[in-house]
Amino acid sequence: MKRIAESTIRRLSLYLRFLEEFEARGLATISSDELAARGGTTSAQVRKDLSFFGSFGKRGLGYSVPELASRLRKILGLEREWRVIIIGAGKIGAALAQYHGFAERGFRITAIYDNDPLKIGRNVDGLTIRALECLPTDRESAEADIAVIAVPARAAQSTADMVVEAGIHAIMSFAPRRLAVPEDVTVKMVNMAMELEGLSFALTNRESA
Amino acid sequence: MKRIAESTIRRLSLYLRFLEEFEARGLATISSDELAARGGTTSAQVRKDLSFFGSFGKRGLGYSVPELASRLRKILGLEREWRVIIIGAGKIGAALAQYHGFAERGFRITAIYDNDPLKIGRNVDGLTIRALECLPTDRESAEADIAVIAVPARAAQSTADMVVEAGIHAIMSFAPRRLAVPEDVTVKMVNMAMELEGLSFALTNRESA
DNA sequence: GCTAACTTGTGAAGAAATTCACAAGCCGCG
DNA sequence: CGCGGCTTGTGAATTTCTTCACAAGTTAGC
Repeated sequence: MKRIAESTIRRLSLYLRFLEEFEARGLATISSDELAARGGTTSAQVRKDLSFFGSFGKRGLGYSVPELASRLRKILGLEREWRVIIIGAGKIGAALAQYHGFAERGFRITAIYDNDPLKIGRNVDGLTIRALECLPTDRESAEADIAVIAVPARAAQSTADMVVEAGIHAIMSFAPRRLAVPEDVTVKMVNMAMELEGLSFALTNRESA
Repeated sequence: MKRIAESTIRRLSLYLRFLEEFEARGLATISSDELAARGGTTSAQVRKDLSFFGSFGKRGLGYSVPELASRLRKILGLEREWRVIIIGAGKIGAALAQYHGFAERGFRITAIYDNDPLKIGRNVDGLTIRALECLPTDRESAEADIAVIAVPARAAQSTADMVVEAGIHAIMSFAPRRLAVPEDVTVKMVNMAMELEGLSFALTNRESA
Protein backbone atom coordinates (compact mmCIF):
# COMPACT_ATOMS: atom_id res chain seq x y z
CA MET A 1 0.00 0.00 0.00
CA LYS A 2 1.25 3.45 -0.95
CA ARG A 3 2.02 5.85 1.83
CA ILE A 4 -1.00 7.94 2.72
CA ALA A 5 -0.54 11.62 3.37
CA GLU A 6 -1.18 12.87 6.87
CA SER A 7 -3.48 15.55 5.46
CA THR A 8 -5.61 12.85 3.90
CA ILE A 9 -6.05 11.10 7.23
CA ARG A 10 -6.93 14.33 8.92
CA ARG A 11 -9.62 14.95 6.34
CA LEU A 12 -11.00 11.43 6.61
CA SER A 13 -11.38 12.03 10.30
CA LEU A 14 -13.31 15.19 9.54
CA TYR A 15 -15.53 13.52 6.94
CA LEU A 16 -16.40 10.89 9.50
CA ARG A 17 -17.70 13.55 11.84
CA PHE A 18 -19.96 14.98 9.19
CA LEU A 19 -21.20 11.52 8.33
CA GLU A 20 -22.02 10.87 11.96
CA GLU A 21 -24.16 13.99 11.99
CA PHE A 22 -25.93 12.93 8.85
CA GLU A 23 -26.37 9.46 10.27
CA ALA A 24 -27.98 10.93 13.38
CA ARG A 25 -30.33 12.91 11.19
CA GLY A 26 -31.24 9.76 9.31
CA LEU A 27 -29.97 10.84 5.90
CA ALA A 28 -29.31 7.92 3.57
CA THR A 29 -26.87 9.27 1.02
CA ILE A 30 -24.45 12.14 0.55
CA SER A 31 -22.43 13.38 -2.40
CA SER A 32 -18.74 14.24 -2.38
CA ASP A 33 -19.82 17.80 -3.06
CA GLU A 34 -21.86 18.04 0.13
CA LEU A 35 -19.08 16.51 2.19
CA ALA A 36 -16.61 18.91 0.65
CA ALA A 37 -18.74 21.96 1.41
CA ARG A 38 -18.81 21.13 5.10
CA GLY A 39 -15.14 20.36 5.25
CA GLY A 40 -14.03 23.43 3.36
CA THR A 41 -12.46 21.45 0.56
CA THR A 42 -13.41 20.35 -2.97
CA SER A 43 -15.38 17.38 -4.15
CA ALA A 44 -12.39 16.17 -6.13
CA GLN A 45 -10.36 16.19 -2.94
CA VAL A 46 -12.95 14.12 -1.14
CA ARG A 47 -13.08 11.56 -3.90
CA LYS A 48 -9.31 11.42 -4.19
CA ASP A 49 -8.95 10.93 -0.44
CA LEU A 50 -11.38 8.03 -0.51
CA SER A 51 -9.88 6.53 -3.65
CA PHE A 52 -6.72 5.56 -1.77
CA PHE A 53 -8.78 3.02 0.12
CA GLY A 54 -11.26 1.76 -2.45
CA SER A 55 -14.41 2.94 -4.16
CA PHE A 56 -17.29 3.34 -1.82
CA GLY A 57 -19.78 5.40 -3.82
CA LYS A 58 -22.36 4.89 -6.52
CA ARG A 59 -22.07 7.01 -9.64
CA GLY A 60 -25.02 9.30 -10.09
CA LEU A 61 -26.09 8.75 -6.51
CA GLY A 62 -23.29 9.48 -4.06
CA TYR A 63 -22.28 7.59 -0.94
CA SER A 64 -24.42 5.62 1.49
CA VAL A 65 -24.01 7.51 4.75
CA PRO A 66 -23.93 4.53 7.12
CA GLU A 67 -21.73 2.49 4.82
CA LEU A 68 -19.17 5.21 4.26
CA ALA A 69 -19.13 6.01 7.98
CA SER A 70 -18.50 2.39 8.77
CA ARG A 71 -15.74 2.14 6.16
CA LEU A 72 -14.03 5.22 7.53
CA ARG A 73 -14.20 3.88 11.07
CA LYS A 74 -12.56 0.74 9.84
CA ILE A 75 -9.87 2.60 7.91
CA LEU A 76 -9.09 4.84 10.87
CA GLY A 77 -9.05 1.91 13.26
CA LEU A 78 -11.94 3.18 15.34
CA GLU A 79 -13.76 -0.09 15.68
CA ARG A 80 -11.84 -0.95 18.78
CA GLU A 81 -10.97 0.82 21.98
CA TRP A 82 -7.50 2.27 22.42
CA ARG A 83 -5.80 2.45 25.79
CA VAL A 84 -4.02 5.68 26.51
CA ILE A 85 -1.62 6.59 29.28
CA ILE A 86 -0.74 10.15 30.15
CA ILE A 87 2.71 11.05 31.34
CA GLY A 88 2.93 14.31 33.22
CA ALA A 89 0.20 15.41 35.61
CA GLY A 90 0.79 19.12 35.19
CA LYS A 91 -1.76 21.53 33.76
CA ILE A 92 -2.01 19.84 30.41
CA GLY A 93 -1.86 16.26 31.60
CA ALA A 94 -4.44 16.83 34.32
CA ALA A 95 -6.77 18.67 31.96
CA LEU A 96 -6.60 15.81 29.48
CA ALA A 97 -7.24 13.24 32.18
CA GLN A 98 -10.39 15.09 33.17
CA TYR A 99 -11.61 15.66 29.66
CA HIS A 100 -14.12 12.94 28.84
CA GLY A 101 -14.41 13.72 25.16
CA PHE A 102 -11.72 11.19 24.28
CA ALA A 103 -13.40 8.27 25.97
CA GLU A 104 -16.49 8.99 23.91
CA ARG A 105 -14.46 8.46 20.78
CA GLY A 106 -12.88 5.24 21.96
CA PHE A 107 -9.70 6.49 23.59
CA ARG A 108 -9.75 5.33 27.20
CA ILE A 109 -7.26 6.78 29.62
CA THR A 110 -5.96 3.99 31.79
CA ALA A 111 -3.20 5.62 33.80
CA ILE A 112 -1.46 8.87 34.56
CA TYR A 113 2.14 9.26 35.69
CA ASP A 114 4.30 11.96 37.19
CA ASN A 115 7.65 12.12 38.93
CA ASP A 116 6.77 14.83 41.42
CA PRO A 117 6.43 13.24 44.88
CA LEU A 118 3.84 15.88 45.78
CA LYS A 119 1.59 14.72 42.98
CA ILE A 120 2.06 10.99 43.21
CA GLY A 121 -0.86 9.36 44.94
CA ARG A 122 -3.25 12.19 44.26
CA ASN A 123 -6.43 11.54 42.42
CA VAL A 124 -7.35 12.98 39.04
CA ASP A 125 -10.84 12.15 37.92
CA GLY A 126 -10.77 8.65 39.34
CA LEU A 127 -7.19 7.90 38.35
CA THR A 128 -4.41 7.83 40.91
CA ILE A 129 -1.25 9.57 39.77
CA ARG A 130 1.53 7.01 39.76
CA ALA A 131 5.24 7.32 40.10
CA LEU A 132 6.98 7.54 36.76
CA GLU A 133 9.47 4.87 37.82
CA CYS A 134 6.61 2.38 37.99
CA LEU A 135 5.87 2.81 34.32
CA PRO A 136 8.24 0.09 33.08
CA THR A 137 6.64 -2.54 35.29
CA ASP A 138 2.97 -1.49 35.32
CA ARG A 139 0.41 -3.61 33.59
CA GLU A 140 -1.41 -0.50 32.34
CA SER A 141 1.58 0.82 30.50
CA ALA A 142 2.48 -2.58 29.10
CA GLU A 143 -1.01 -2.85 27.69
CA ALA A 144 -1.27 0.75 26.52
CA ASP A 145 -1.50 1.60 22.84
CA ILE A 146 -0.85 5.32 22.97
CA ALA A 147 1.20 7.51 25.29
CA VAL A 148 0.53 11.19 25.75
CA ILE A 149 3.69 13.04 26.71
CA ALA A 150 2.84 16.15 28.70
CA VAL A 151 6.11 16.73 30.51
CA PRO A 152 8.47 19.73 30.34
CA ALA A 153 10.32 19.93 27.04
CA ARG A 154 13.70 18.99 28.52
CA ALA A 155 12.29 15.70 29.83
CA ALA A 156 10.43 14.81 26.66
CA GLN A 157 13.12 12.71 25.02
CA SER A 158 13.87 10.56 28.07
CA THR A 159 10.14 10.06 28.56
CA ALA A 160 9.80 9.02 24.93
CA ASP A 161 12.62 6.53 25.39
CA MET A 162 10.81 5.02 28.36
CA VAL A 163 7.57 4.78 26.41
CA VAL A 164 9.26 3.11 23.48
CA GLU A 165 10.96 0.70 25.85
CA ALA A 166 7.53 -0.20 27.23
CA GLY A 167 6.50 -1.30 23.76
CA ILE A 168 4.17 1.57 22.91
CA HIS A 169 4.09 2.51 19.24
CA ALA A 170 2.17 5.78 19.20
CA ILE A 171 2.98 9.02 20.97
CA MET A 172 1.16 12.30 21.17
CA SER A 173 3.59 14.87 22.45
CA PHE A 174 2.95 18.34 23.75
CA ALA A 175 6.65 19.15 23.93
CA PRO A 176 7.75 21.43 21.12
CA ARG A 177 10.64 19.39 19.86
CA ARG A 178 11.40 16.48 17.63
CA LEU A 179 11.50 13.17 19.47
CA ALA A 180 13.97 10.56 18.29
CA VAL A 181 12.14 7.23 18.11
CA PRO A 182 12.44 4.01 16.10
CA GLU A 183 10.66 4.20 12.78
CA ASP A 184 7.88 1.87 13.83
CA VAL A 185 6.77 4.43 16.39
CA THR A 186 4.50 7.25 15.26
CA VAL A 187 4.77 10.62 16.94
CA LYS A 188 2.27 13.42 16.68
CA MET A 189 3.24 16.79 18.00
CA VAL A 190 0.52 19.01 19.37
CA ASN A 191 1.07 22.52 20.61
CA MET A 192 -1.64 25.03 21.12
CA ALA A 193 0.73 27.91 21.80
CA MET A 194 2.20 27.33 18.36
CA GLU A 195 -1.26 27.47 16.83
CA LEU A 196 -1.86 30.76 18.58
CA GLU A 197 1.41 32.05 17.18
CA GLY A 198 0.09 31.19 13.72
CA LEU A 199 -2.85 33.47 14.43
CA SER A 200 -0.54 36.11 15.79
CA PHE A 201 1.38 35.99 12.52
CA ALA A 202 -1.80 36.27 10.50
CA LEU A 203 -2.99 39.25 12.52
CA THR A 204 0.37 40.97 12.27
CA ASN A 205 0.64 40.54 8.54
CA ARG A 206 -2.88 41.37 7.45
CA GLU A 207 -3.20 43.66 4.43
CA SER A 208 -4.92 46.41 6.36
CA ALA A 209 -4.29 45.77 10.08
CA MET B 1 4.53 39.95 -0.16
CA LYS B 2 4.17 36.40 -1.40
CA ARG B 3 1.84 34.13 0.51
CA ILE B 4 3.70 32.24 3.21
CA ALA B 5 2.86 28.59 3.74
CA GLU B 6 1.29 27.63 7.01
CA SER B 7 3.91 24.93 7.45
CA THR B 8 6.61 27.57 7.26
CA ILE B 9 5.01 29.57 10.04
CA ARG B 10 4.66 26.49 12.19
CA ARG B 11 8.35 25.78 11.76
CA LEU B 12 9.36 29.34 12.53
CA SER B 13 7.45 29.02 15.75
CA LEU B 14 9.39 25.87 16.53
CA TYR B 15 12.75 27.40 15.64
CA LEU B 16 11.99 30.25 18.00
CA ARG B 17 11.59 27.82 20.85
CA PHE B 18 14.96 26.26 20.19
CA LEU B 19 16.52 29.68 19.95
CA GLU B 20 15.06 30.62 23.31
CA GLU B 21 16.67 27.58 24.82
CA PHE B 22 20.00 28.46 23.30
CA GLU B 23 19.57 32.03 24.43
CA ALA B 24 18.98 30.85 27.99
CA ARG B 25 22.14 28.79 27.78
CA GLY B 26 24.03 31.81 26.58
CA LEU B 27 25.04 30.47 23.17
CA ALA B 28 25.92 33.19 20.71
CA THR B 29 25.48 31.58 17.31
CA ILE B 30 23.76 28.61 15.72
CA SER B 31 23.85 27.10 12.26
CA SER B 32 20.86 26.13 10.15
CA ASP B 33 22.06 22.57 10.51
CA GLU B 34 21.80 22.61 14.30
CA LEU B 35 18.37 24.21 14.20
CA ALA B 36 17.26 21.62 11.67
CA ALA B 37 18.45 18.70 13.77
CA ARG B 38 16.32 19.78 16.70
CA GLY B 39 13.30 20.45 14.58
CA GLY B 40 13.45 17.22 12.62
CA THR B 41 13.94 18.93 9.31
CA THR B 42 16.83 19.82 6.99
CA SER B 43 19.16 22.77 6.98
CA ALA B 44 17.95 23.75 3.52
CA GLN B 45 14.42 23.90 4.86
CA VAL B 46 15.47 26.16 7.70
CA ARG B 47 17.27 28.52 5.36
CA LYS B 48 14.42 28.54 2.88
CA ASP B 49 11.91 29.28 5.63
CA LEU B 50 13.96 32.23 6.80
CA SER B 51 14.65 33.45 3.29
CA PHE B 52 11.02 34.47 2.81
CA PHE B 53 11.60 37.20 5.36
CA GLY B 54 15.13 38.35 4.68
CA SER B 55 18.66 37.13 5.29
CA PHE B 56 19.58 37.00 8.89
CA GLY B 57 22.71 34.89 8.95
CA LYS B 58 26.40 35.28 8.29
CA ARG B 59 27.99 32.95 5.76
CA GLY B 60 30.58 30.76 7.35
CA LEU B 61 29.31 31.54 10.80
CA GLY B 62 25.60 30.90 11.16
CA TYR B 63 22.98 32.98 12.91
CA SER B 64 23.29 35.17 15.96
CA VAL B 65 20.99 33.50 18.48
CA PRO B 66 19.57 36.64 20.10
CA GLU B 67 19.21 38.45 16.81
CA LEU B 68 17.43 35.62 15.02
CA ALA B 69 15.17 35.08 18.02
CA SER B 70 14.27 38.74 18.02
CA ARG B 71 13.63 38.70 14.27
CA LEU B 72 11.37 35.68 14.58
CA ARG B 73 9.44 37.29 17.41
CA LYS B 74 8.91 40.28 15.21
CA ILE B 75 7.85 38.21 12.22
CA LEU B 76 5.43 36.18 14.30
CA GLY B 77 4.03 39.28 15.96
CA LEU B 78 5.11 38.24 19.43
CA GLU B 79 6.48 41.58 20.53
CA ARG B 80 3.11 42.65 21.81
CA GLU B 81 0.49 41.08 24.01
CA TRP B 82 -2.59 39.57 22.42
CA ARG B 83 -5.95 39.61 24.14
CA VAL B 84 -7.88 36.40 23.92
CA ILE B 85 -11.49 35.65 24.80
CA ILE B 86 -12.79 32.14 25.27
CA ILE B 87 -16.30 31.26 24.26
CA GLY B 88 -17.68 28.15 25.88
CA ALA B 89 -16.91 27.29 29.49
CA GLY B 90 -17.23 23.55 29.09
CA LYS B 91 -14.39 21.10 29.65
CA ILE B 92 -12.15 22.54 26.97
CA GLY B 93 -12.91 26.19 27.57
CA ALA B 94 -12.44 25.91 31.31
CA ALA B 95 -9.21 23.95 30.93
CA LEU B 96 -7.80 26.61 28.62
CA ALA B 97 -8.81 29.39 30.97
CA GLN B 98 -6.90 27.69 33.77
CA TYR B 99 -3.87 26.91 31.70
CA HIS B 100 -1.30 29.61 32.31
CA GLY B 101 1.06 28.54 29.57
CA PHE B 102 -0.51 30.93 27.09
CA ALA B 103 -0.10 34.02 29.22
CA GLU B 104 3.58 33.19 29.47
CA ARG B 105 3.81 33.46 25.70
CA GLY B 106 1.93 36.72 25.47
CA PHE B 107 -1.62 35.52 25.00
CA ARG B 108 -3.66 36.95 27.85
CA ILE B 109 -7.14 35.63 28.43
CA THR B 110 -9.41 38.56 29.18
CA ALA B 111 -12.87 37.02 29.30
CA ILE B 112 -14.79 33.76 29.13
CA TYR B 113 -18.38 33.38 27.95
CA ASP B 114 -21.07 30.75 28.08
CA ASN B 115 -24.81 30.65 27.50
CA ASP B 116 -25.62 28.15 30.26
CA PRO B 117 -27.37 30.03 33.11
CA LEU B 118 -25.87 27.53 35.55
CA LYS B 119 -22.37 28.51 34.54
CA ILE B 120 -22.78 32.25 34.16
CA GLY B 121 -21.40 34.10 37.15
CA ARG B 122 -19.15 31.28 38.23
CA ASN B 123 -15.48 31.85 38.58
CA VAL B 124 -12.78 30.19 36.54
CA ASP B 125 -9.28 31.01 37.63
CA GLY B 126 -10.10 34.61 38.45
CA LEU B 127 -12.38 35.19 35.48
CA THR B 128 -16.13 35.39 35.90
CA ILE B 129 -18.05 33.49 33.26
CA ARG B 130 -20.23 35.97 31.39
CA ALA B 131 -23.44 35.56 29.49
CA LEU B 132 -22.88 35.05 25.79
CA GLU B 133 -25.43 37.73 24.97
CA CYS B 134 -23.16 40.29 26.60
CA LEU B 135 -20.41 39.60 24.12
CA PRO B 136 -21.53 42.15 21.51
CA THR B 137 -21.49 44.98 24.02
CA ASP B 138 -18.58 44.05 26.30
CA ARG B 139 -15.46 46.10 26.25
CA GLU B 140 -13.31 42.96 26.58
CA SER B 141 -14.65 41.42 23.43
CA ALA B 142 -14.47 44.67 21.50
CA GLU B 143 -10.80 44.92 22.41
CA ALA B 144 -10.00 41.25 21.93
CA ASP B 145 -7.66 40.12 19.18
CA ILE B 146 -8.34 36.41 19.18
CA ALA B 147 -11.43 34.35 20.00
CA VAL B 148 -11.23 30.73 21.06
CA ILE B 149 -14.41 28.88 20.11
CA ALA B 150 -14.96 25.96 22.44
CA VAL B 151 -18.70 25.43 22.02
CA PRO B 152 -20.57 22.36 20.72
CA ALA B 153 -20.14 21.87 16.97
CA ARG B 154 -23.70 22.83 16.12
CA ALA B 155 -23.26 26.23 17.75
CA ALA B 156 -19.86 26.93 16.22
CA GLN B 157 -21.02 28.84 13.16
CA SER B 158 -23.35 31.18 15.00
CA THR B 159 -20.63 31.81 17.55
CA ALA B 160 -18.19 32.58 14.76
CA ASP B 161 -20.67 35.04 13.27
CA MET B 162 -20.92 36.81 16.60
CA VAL B 163 -17.16 36.98 16.94
CA VAL B 164 -16.75 38.38 13.44
CA GLU B 165 -19.46 40.92 14.16
CA ALA B 166 -17.49 42.00 17.22
CA GLY B 167 -14.58 42.86 14.94
CA ILE B 168 -12.28 40.00 15.87
CA HIS B 169 -10.05 38.78 13.04
CA ALA B 170 -8.57 35.57 14.40
CA ILE B 171 -10.34 32.46 15.59
CA MET B 172 -9.08 29.25 17.10
CA SER B 173 -11.86 26.72 16.88
CA PHE B 174 -12.21 23.38 18.58
CA ALA B 175 -15.31 22.49 16.60
CA PRO B 176 -14.60 19.97 13.86
CA ARG B 177 -16.13 21.85 10.98
CA ARG B 178 -15.34 24.56 8.52
CA LEU B 179 -16.43 27.99 9.68
CA ALA B 180 -17.66 30.44 7.07
CA VAL B 181 -16.02 33.77 7.75
CA PRO B 182 -14.98 36.83 5.72
CA GLU B 183 -11.59 36.42 4.11
CA ASP B 184 -9.91 38.89 6.40
CA VAL B 185 -10.59 36.59 9.32
CA THR B 186 -8.16 33.75 9.98
CA VAL B 187 -9.45 30.51 11.43
CA LYS B 188 -7.35 27.77 12.91
CA MET B 189 -9.01 24.47 13.65
CA VAL B 190 -7.68 22.43 16.52
CA ASN B 191 -8.96 19.04 17.47
CA MET B 192 -7.15 16.65 19.69
CA ALA B 193 -9.51 13.77 19.04
CA MET B 194 -8.65 14.03 15.38
CA GLU B 195 -4.97 13.86 16.22
CA LEU B 196 -5.59 10.73 18.23
CA GLU B 197 -7.43 9.26 15.26
CA GLY B 198 -4.32 9.89 13.20
CA LEU B 199 -2.42 7.73 15.70
CA SER B 200 -5.17 5.14 15.60
CA PHE B 201 -4.76 4.98 11.84
CA ALA B 202 -1.01 4.62 12.12
CA LEU B 203 -1.33 1.83 14.69
CA THR B 204 -3.94 0.02 12.63
CA ASN B 205 -1.93 0.15 9.43
CA ARG B 206 1.51 -0.72 10.71
CA GLU B 207 3.48 -3.23 8.68
CA SER B 208 3.63 -5.76 11.45
CA ALA B 209 0.92 -4.92 14.03
C1' DG C 1 47.59 37.93 2.96
C1' DC C 2 46.62 33.39 1.71
C1' DT C 3 44.47 28.97 2.43
C1' DA C 4 41.28 25.76 4.49
C1' DA C 5 37.11 24.91 6.63
C1' DC C 6 32.50 26.42 7.19
C1' DT C 7 27.92 28.18 6.34
C1' DT C 8 24.50 31.06 4.10
C1' DG C 9 21.19 32.28 0.42
C1' DT C 10 18.94 30.87 -3.61
C1' DG C 11 17.81 29.36 -8.36
C1' DA C 12 16.72 24.92 -10.25
C1' DA C 13 15.28 20.21 -9.82
C1' DG C 14 12.44 17.01 -7.75
C1' DA C 15 8.60 15.33 -5.01
C1' DA C 16 4.14 15.72 -3.20
C1' DA C 17 -0.41 17.39 -2.94
C1' DT C 18 -4.33 19.39 -5.15
C1' DT C 19 -7.31 20.42 -8.88
C1' DC C 20 -9.05 19.57 -13.51
C1' DA C 21 -11.71 17.28 -16.63
C1' DC C 22 -13.98 13.61 -18.52
C1' DA C 23 -15.34 8.73 -19.42
C1' DA C 24 -18.17 5.51 -17.10
C1' DG C 25 -22.03 4.26 -14.45
C1' DC C 26 -26.59 4.89 -12.09
C1' DC C 27 -31.44 6.46 -11.59
C1' DG C 28 -35.95 8.09 -12.81
C1' DC C 29 -39.26 9.14 -16.08
C1' DG C 30 -41.92 9.00 -20.09
C1' DC D 1 -36.07 0.93 -23.36
C1' DG D 2 -33.80 5.15 -24.24
C1' DC D 3 -32.71 9.79 -22.76
C1' DG D 4 -31.35 13.43 -19.52
C1' DG D 5 -29.50 14.69 -15.33
C1' DC D 6 -26.26 13.48 -11.80
C1' DT D 7 -22.19 11.80 -9.52
C1' DT D 8 -18.21 8.81 -9.02
C1' DG D 9 -13.37 7.37 -9.90
C1' DT D 10 -9.10 8.54 -11.86
C1' DG D 11 -5.30 9.71 -15.12
C1' DA D 12 -3.21 14.13 -16.37
C1' DA D 13 -2.18 18.86 -15.50
C1' DT D 14 -1.14 22.14 -12.24
C1' DT D 15 0.29 24.09 -8.13
C1' DT D 16 2.73 23.95 -3.92
C1' DC D 17 6.35 22.41 -0.99
C1' DT D 18 10.89 20.37 -0.21
C1' DT D 19 15.47 19.14 -1.36
C1' DC D 20 19.64 19.73 -4.04
C1' DA D 21 23.70 21.87 -5.18
C1' DC D 22 26.73 25.47 -5.58
C1' DA D 23 28.46 30.36 -5.81
C1' DA D 24 29.50 33.75 -2.53
C1' DG D 25 30.92 35.27 1.85
C1' DT D 26 33.10 34.71 6.58
C1' DT D 27 36.52 33.34 9.98
C1' DA D 28 40.73 31.26 11.90
C1' DG D 29 45.28 29.93 11.61
C1' DC D 30 49.69 30.58 10.11
